[in-house]
Amino acid sequence: MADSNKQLTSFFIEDILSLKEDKKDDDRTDNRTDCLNSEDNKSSPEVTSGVKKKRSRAAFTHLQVLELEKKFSRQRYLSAPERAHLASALHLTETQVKIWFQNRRYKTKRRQLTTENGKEYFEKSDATAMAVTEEGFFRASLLATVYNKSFPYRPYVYDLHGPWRAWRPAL
DNA sequence: AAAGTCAAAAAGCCCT
DNA sequence: AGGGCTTTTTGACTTT
Repeated sequence: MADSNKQLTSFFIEDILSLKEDKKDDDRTDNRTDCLNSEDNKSSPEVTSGVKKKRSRAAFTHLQVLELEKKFSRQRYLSAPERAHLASALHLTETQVKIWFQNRRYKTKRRQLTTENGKEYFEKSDATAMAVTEEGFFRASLLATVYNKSFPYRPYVYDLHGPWRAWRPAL
């Protein structure tokens, strides 16, 4: 609950990339601010003034997601301090980061299960399967995101060689 | 522009 | 307090 009034908005991609973009991200960021700030004030989602508070779903910026993914590719779990650091670096609340990692972990797991159930698609070594399902997914999806038509920003100059490589079981 | 679809953020539940 | 897992609810994107 230390994350009550955090500023979530000033994280424009344009700011970081020094690029002016069209409508989309403006809307998005506006929404996010709204929701999170107002939501955090109430302890209960409803009543408080008779009117039901609508839950809101933050839409993280591409950069935020990218950074989260980057971190996740190396660590599936974050310690409290790590989380705090990442949260403030990305201008997100710790809760958001925590939940994001939870969701992300489970997403990965489900994806894995789905793949396995669907077929012994990867009959090879676990390592290979992991490499394909996980890392491959990251790179493919992220690159797709980055280079996608719906995301006409300049490509990030992320070190696609560094962080992406190491898939540590961790723990 | 409305309807439909889908991915994902967040809430809820139980467990440790 | 945080995790896994499920469910709900939303935002964004696609299709009509």
